[in-house]
Amino acid sequence: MAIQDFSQSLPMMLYRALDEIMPKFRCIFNEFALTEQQWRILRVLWEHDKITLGRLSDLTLIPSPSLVGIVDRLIKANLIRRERSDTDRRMIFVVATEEGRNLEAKVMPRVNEIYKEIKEPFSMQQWGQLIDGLDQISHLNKKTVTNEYKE
Amino acid sequence: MAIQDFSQSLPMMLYRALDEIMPKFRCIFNEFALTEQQWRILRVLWEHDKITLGRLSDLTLIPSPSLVGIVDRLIKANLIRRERSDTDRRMIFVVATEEGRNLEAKVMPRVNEIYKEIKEPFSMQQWGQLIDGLDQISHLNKKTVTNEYKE
DNA sequence: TATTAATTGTTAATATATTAACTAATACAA
DNA sequence: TTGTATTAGTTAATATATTAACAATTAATA
Repeated sequence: MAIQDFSQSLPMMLYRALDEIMPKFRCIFNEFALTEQQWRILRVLWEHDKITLGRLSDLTLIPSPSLVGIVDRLIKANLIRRERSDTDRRMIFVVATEEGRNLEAKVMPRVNEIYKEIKEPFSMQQWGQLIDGLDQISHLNKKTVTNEYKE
Repeated sequence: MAIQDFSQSLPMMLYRALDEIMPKFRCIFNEFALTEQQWRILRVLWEHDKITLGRLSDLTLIPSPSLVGIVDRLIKANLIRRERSDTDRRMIFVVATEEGRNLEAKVMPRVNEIYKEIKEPFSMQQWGQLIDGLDQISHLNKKTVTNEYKE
C-alpha cells in the first residue's frame, strides 16, 4: 500500500464529510427556494444588521466575484438590499429586508434540528477534538492559534 | 450568545479548513496545467489501471455530470482515454495514457511535500483524532463503520 | 497638489456543482 | 419473448468557483 492512500488523505476526508452532511441541509434550503450560498449570506446577516461586501465574503467564504451574482439574485428575491456607504463610496453595505429577516424564524429551527442529529452520535470530547483539529488546520499560516475571541 | 455561532459551525469549519489547504495544492496543479478535479482523476488512475466512470465518480467525489466534461478535457490534453466495455456496453472505462502515467513522478513529490507541511505541526494523536472524527462524519448514515474492502 | 499606490467592487472567461430529464443497454418478470 | 424496471452515462439549465483584468475611489507620498 502506498504511504498515503488518496481516499484517506485529509482533503478527501474533508470533502467526503461535506458530501455527507451538506445534502441534508440543502434539502431544507430548497424548501425555502434558497441555495446554500444564499443561505450563508442570510445566516450572516441575521447576526449583522449591516455589513460590507468584503466582510461578507470573508464570513461566508464566498469569493467576491461569486458574491456579486449571488447578492443580485437575493435582491431580486427581495430578501436583501445594497446600500452604498456615504463615508467611503467604494464600500457597499448589504442589509436584510424585512422578508429576509423573517426567514430566520422559519429556517433556523429546521437547520438546528439537522445539526443536532449530526452532532448527536459524538461524545462531547470527540466533537471538541474534531473542531479543534479543524480550527488548527484553518490557522496553519497564522503565528499562533489564539482562541481569545471565542465567545 | 447564540447556541451556535455560524463561523464555528461544523460546515463552515470544514469549508475553512479546505480554503486554507487547497490553494497550496492548486498552486502545484497549475504548474502542470491541471485543475484540482483533473488531478483527482489522475490521482485515482495512478492507483487503478482501469476504472469505470461510475466508480471514478465515487472515488473522486466528482458528480457524474461534471465528470463528463472533465474527462473530455483530460482526453484533449492527451492524459487519459475512454474505453467502452465489451461485456457491458453501458460501462465506460477510463485509462491513463503514458503521458498521464508519467505525470505521477513529477507531481506526487511536490504534493507530498505540501502534505507533510500541513501534517507536521500535529501530534500523531491529534492527527488521528481529526481523521477519525472526519471518518465518523462521513459514515453517519451507514449502519456500521466497516472498512472490510479497504485495500 | 499631482502622482502613485492601495482598497473595494465588478466584469469576463473558463471550469465545476447541482438538479432534472433523457438515452442506451441490460436485467427481470409476466 | 415482450413489457417493465434498473443501471450507466449523458445532456441541459442554472448557480457557483477560480483567476485575471479592470474601474472607481481613497490613501499615501513626493
